[in-house]
Amino acid sequence: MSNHHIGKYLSIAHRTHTKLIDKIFKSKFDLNYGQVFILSKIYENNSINQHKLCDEYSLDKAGVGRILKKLEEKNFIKRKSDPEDKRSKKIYLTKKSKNVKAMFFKLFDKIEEQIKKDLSKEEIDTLINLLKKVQVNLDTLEG
Amino acid sequence: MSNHHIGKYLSIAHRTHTKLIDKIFKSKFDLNYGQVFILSKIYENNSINQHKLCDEYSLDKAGVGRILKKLEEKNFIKRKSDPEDKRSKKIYLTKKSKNVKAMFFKLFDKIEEQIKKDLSKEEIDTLINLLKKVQVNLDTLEG
DNA sequence: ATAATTTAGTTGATATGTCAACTAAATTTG
DNA sequence: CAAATTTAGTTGACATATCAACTAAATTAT
Repeated sequence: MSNHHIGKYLSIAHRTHTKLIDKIFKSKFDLNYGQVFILSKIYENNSINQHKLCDEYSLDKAGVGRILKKLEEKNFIKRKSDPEDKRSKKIYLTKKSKNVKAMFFKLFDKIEEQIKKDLSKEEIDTLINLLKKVQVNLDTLEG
Repeated sequence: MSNHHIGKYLSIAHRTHTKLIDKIFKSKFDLNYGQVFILSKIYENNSINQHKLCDEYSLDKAGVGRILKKLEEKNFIKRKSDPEDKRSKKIYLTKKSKNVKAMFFKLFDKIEEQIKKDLSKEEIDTLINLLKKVQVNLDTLEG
């Protein structure tokens, strides 16, 4: 089996995950995959700025900027220019997002539990380590 | 570490892979990630039809249809209505794509080798099995 | 046989994700 | 200190991915 294409399974697992989050969070919060992940990080780290979010998820700044714009339109966050570095924008939770935090993580953790349902702790660590290895391998191939 | 979010690593690894394929295949073939995966399957399975491709990668038929349209515009494939089932379209390689097949797989396999660079056969099997498990877990959660 | 349902594929709408070009602010360098 | 470079973020262009609504053909049920 080791001649199979890892990329294929990576892609399918990722999209299955995306679709489930989209489906579950759409009805309760009108949020989709990218918005959910970004918001979860802001919950953990109030007043984070945009480029830190890009680093966190290896995401392009243009995409992150647009997701934040959506989150702002939906009134989950506010962005304010950082007085100490006027290039930078800091991101803050709103009353609305603070109010739904517990419910948000209830769903978020439920999905994460489901992913890991029949995996042992060792398997989870193995999976994450192998995914990290794959990522490093890909990062080090010169095009 | 087992309290970490698998989804995050899944997403990062997937996008790192996507970006690398985009970069490498753009210059030599003017193909991107989705086109590369779809074309690789058509190489393996000349005269496949669209819904089989959707099944293969768990992709939405709309997306697959548009990728095939691109591949047809770029003259890598042709689509013909199946006389035995006029709803279905069968996909065929063109002279152009047949000519570049060896070169295509040289690159394709190079990337796959790179993904697996420092993984043992056991680790590769483990990774694929864990990714499949994760996918099944996600598929079985009702929204 | 005809009506109802399912299947294969397309199109429109909307969001993500990337790249490139851009603005503006901060930092480095000479 | 002034010029050059880097950094943070935005915008436009373009392809993917999904969903929903649609057409047309095939299948099934009555």
